[in-house]
Amino acid sequence: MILIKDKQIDYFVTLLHKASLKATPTRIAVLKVLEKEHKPLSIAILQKRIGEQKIDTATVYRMMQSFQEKGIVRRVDLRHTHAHYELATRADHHHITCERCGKIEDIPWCDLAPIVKKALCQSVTFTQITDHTFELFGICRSCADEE
Amino acid sequence: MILIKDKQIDYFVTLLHKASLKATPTRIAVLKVLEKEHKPLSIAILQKRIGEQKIDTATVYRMMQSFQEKGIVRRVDLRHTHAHYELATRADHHHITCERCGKIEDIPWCDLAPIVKKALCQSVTFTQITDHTFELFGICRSCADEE
DNA sequence: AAGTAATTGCAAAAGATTTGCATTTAGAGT
DNA sequence: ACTCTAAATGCAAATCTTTTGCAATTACTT
Repeated sequence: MILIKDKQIDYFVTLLHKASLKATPTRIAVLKVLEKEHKPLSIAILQKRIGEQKIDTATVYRMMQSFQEKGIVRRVDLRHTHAHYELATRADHHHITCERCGKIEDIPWCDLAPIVKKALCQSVTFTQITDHTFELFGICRSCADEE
Repeated sequence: MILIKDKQIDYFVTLLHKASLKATPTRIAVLKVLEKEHKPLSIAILQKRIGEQKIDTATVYRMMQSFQEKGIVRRVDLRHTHAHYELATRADHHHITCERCGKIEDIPWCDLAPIVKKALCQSVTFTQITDHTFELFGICRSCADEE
């Protein structure tokens, strides 16, 4: 019997093992969705997108927590009442969210390094900066047209 | 009888009236706390700080919502499980939050205008940007020393 | 192939935020 | 000052988001 290897799955398995996490089917499925959707997803949407193989909500929450600690996902605050998560394998980048319809557009770059550096230099209390958030909010073309 | 006018209260009353909001004692008390604490506060802390005159939680939530709509307060996401609010009368600025102890330091400036502009120019979907968030996270000196 | 610690599902709890409704109150108009 | 009305408040209950305890399952090490 010939086993056809799936490059993507291999990659996820390695990713998980490097992070000292077990490569379970559930986790692979979640990573696949995150990879495919390519944008910040809420826990609820994530759970829906998995499709057939139902995953308990608590499991997804725990997974996002461990993934975040290991740097596999990034938590994004889009001013909704709940958190969003996206794969952290991509380069640092940010988003513009439409205040009306919630549409998200990627900003595929991050020019914040000098600003972060300046903030650290001027800070009295902080010796290191480990992370930052930067999100834009606006009105998208189609929502603007609706008036 | 001589009434000693309170400049601060006068200011808050005007602020509220300009926003077409009634100047109730509750609202004045909340604004006083926000002014005094001078940093982003959670609903729970806000409620505690009011002291004597107890305010219902629902009232504070509704108040923050209307204040935000009128531009009196700004909502800040500090990666806690709940929102924080601060007076928006101050110039645009940001914060560094300690990932260990939650201490907040002000960054009293905002250099993001050119970056926001660049993002809007490059955007395909968005015609205007109305707001942005920028938060830093790090480890403060005293938490770093604890090791 | 067996053993163990990590992972999962389920149920329940805890925490954050919103809503409906009856009551009170600030501020406009008289 | 007095009246009136829409806005604001308190209370209770509902809803939504996230966390936790525990027993059963499973990936991976030896």
